Amino acid sequence: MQKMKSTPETDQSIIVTVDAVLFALREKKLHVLLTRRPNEPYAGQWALPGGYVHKQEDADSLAAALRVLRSKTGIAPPYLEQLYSFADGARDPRGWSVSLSYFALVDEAVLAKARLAASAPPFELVDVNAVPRLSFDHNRIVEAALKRLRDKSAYSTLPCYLLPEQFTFAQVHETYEHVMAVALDKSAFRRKLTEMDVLQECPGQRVGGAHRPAQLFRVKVDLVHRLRLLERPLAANLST
Amino acid sequence: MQKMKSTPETDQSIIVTVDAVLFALREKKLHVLLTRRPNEPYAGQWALPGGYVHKQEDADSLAAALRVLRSKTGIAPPYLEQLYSFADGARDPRGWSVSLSYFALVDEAVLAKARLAASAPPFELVDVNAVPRLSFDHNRIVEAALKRLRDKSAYSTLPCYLLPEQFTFAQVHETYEHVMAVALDKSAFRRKLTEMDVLQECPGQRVGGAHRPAQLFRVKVDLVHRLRLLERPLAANLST
DNA sequence: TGAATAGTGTCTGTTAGACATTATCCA
DNA sequence: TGGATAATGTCTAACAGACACTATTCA
Repeated sequence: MQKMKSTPETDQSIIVTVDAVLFALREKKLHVLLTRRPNEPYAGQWALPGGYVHKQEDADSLAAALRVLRSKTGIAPPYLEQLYSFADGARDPRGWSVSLSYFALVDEAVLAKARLAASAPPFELVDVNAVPRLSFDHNRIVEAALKRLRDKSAYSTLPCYLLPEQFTFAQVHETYEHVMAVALDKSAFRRKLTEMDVLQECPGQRVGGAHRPAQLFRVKVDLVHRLRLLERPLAANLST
Repeated sequence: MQKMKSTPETDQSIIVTVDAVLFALREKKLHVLLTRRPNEPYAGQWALPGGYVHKQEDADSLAAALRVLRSKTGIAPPYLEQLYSFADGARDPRGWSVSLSYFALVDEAVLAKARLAASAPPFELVDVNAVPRLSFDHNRIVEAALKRLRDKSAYSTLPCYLLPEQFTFAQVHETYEHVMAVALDKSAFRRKLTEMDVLQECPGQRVGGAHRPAQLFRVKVDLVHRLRLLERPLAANLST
C-alpha cells in the first residue's frame, strides 16, 4: 500500500517462455520427451523442449508452442493444449519468468519417423516413472501434465492420440489401462465407448495371428473438434 | 527455419499482467466483479480487476493476483485458482502481452463490508447474463471462468465459497442450482453430499420462521486444503 | 478341431432420481 | 392444531463390474 508503484518501464522485463510436455507410448509404457539444454543456464542438462516466445514470429502462445515443438522434434502433435503457467521470481536464475506450459500427445511411430529425417535434432523418450532431475522447475511441470492427462483420460478420448490413426479396440483398452495405471473391465469399457459414440468403424480389418480379426476404429472426426475446442466433451456426473 | 532467431534482448519486452474473475452471488444470481479502467488504453471502460506483475513486490503470479484483488476490492478471496493464460500479439494495443488469469469466489457479504471501508475503491457487481462489452479480451476471460466454475461445480465443493462460512443445507442446494443453472433433486443432492462426507455439522441451529430449524454446516477444514492443493477432490466417473 | 483373440450376453449390486412420509418448529 | 420447512425413507430404472459364452480366424 505504501510501497512505490512500479511500472513495466521502470522494471526490467520479465522472461516469457513456452515449454511443452510431450507424451508418447513406448513398449506400452508412458514416456516423456526430453532434450539436452544447448545453452546456459543448465547447459547440457535435461529439460523439456522449450524456448523464448518470439514476438515477431509467434501470433500467440499456441503458435509458439508449435514452433518450439517443431524445431526440437520435427513434428506437430495431433493434440496440444495449454497446461498451466508457472510464473515466479525463483524458477529461473536469470530473473522473474513465466513458463507458458503446454502438454501434447503423439503416436510414438510418428516421432520415430521424424527422428530419421535429415536434420533430426537429438531428443530422448524417458519413462514417466524414471524421469531424471530436470532443469528449472521442469519436474513439477511434468508432474502437473501427468496428473492432467490421467484426470482427463477418465472422461475423454485423450489416450487415443497416443495411438496411430487407426487402431483396434484391444489397443485402446490397453492404452487406457497403461495411461491411467488401473485395470479396466474389457466388456464394460467397450460398452461405455460404444454408447458414448466416440469411435468410428473403419472398413478395413486386421489380423493378429491365428484368431478372429479385429475391427479397426478411429476417433470420430467431429469429436476431435469438440474435444480440442470445448475441452470436456464426455462428462457424466451428478446433476444432469 | 530460415528466419533470423530473435532473443529477448533484441525484442522489446513482453507485457505481463494478472487479471481476476471474481464471482459472487447477489440476490441468488451469479455476478462478476468489474472495475472502470483508470488509465489508457480503454480508460474509463469496464474491465476485470487486473494490472502489471510487479517483479519487486510479487513472489509469484498467485501473489500478484492477490495483490491486485486486494488493491481493487480490499479483500482476499477464500478461493483463488489459476484459470488460463491468454497470450498473443493482438489482445493489447500496446503490444504482445500475457494475461495470467485467475478466478475467485467470495461471499457477497464480505465484499459489501469491504466496500464500506474507508478507502473503498469503486467496483461493480454485474449479472453474468448481462456482462457489458469489456476492455481487451476480457469478455472471453469471463466466459472461460464461467465455464470452469460450472464444470467444476459438478464434482467439487466450489459453490460453497459463494456462501458465508456457515450455511444451511437449503442454501447449498439453492446455490448449486443457481451456479450450474439446473434443477437438482433435494433428496438425492443431500444424500450425495452426505456420502461424500465434505460437510461438517455446526452445533448451532437456525430458524427461518414458523417451521423446523435447519442444521448449520461448514466445509470440512481438511477438505479445503485438498481442494486448493490438488484441485480435484471428488471425482467419480468410469474406471474406479 | 483346437488354440487364440474378438466380441456379445447375462446376472447382480449399487446408485440416482422421483416422490412419499415423518420431524420439528411457530403462530 | 395447522402451516411451513427440514430431514429421512422407499421404490424403481439405469448402469457398472464381473464373468460366462459365442464368433471367427489360422495352423
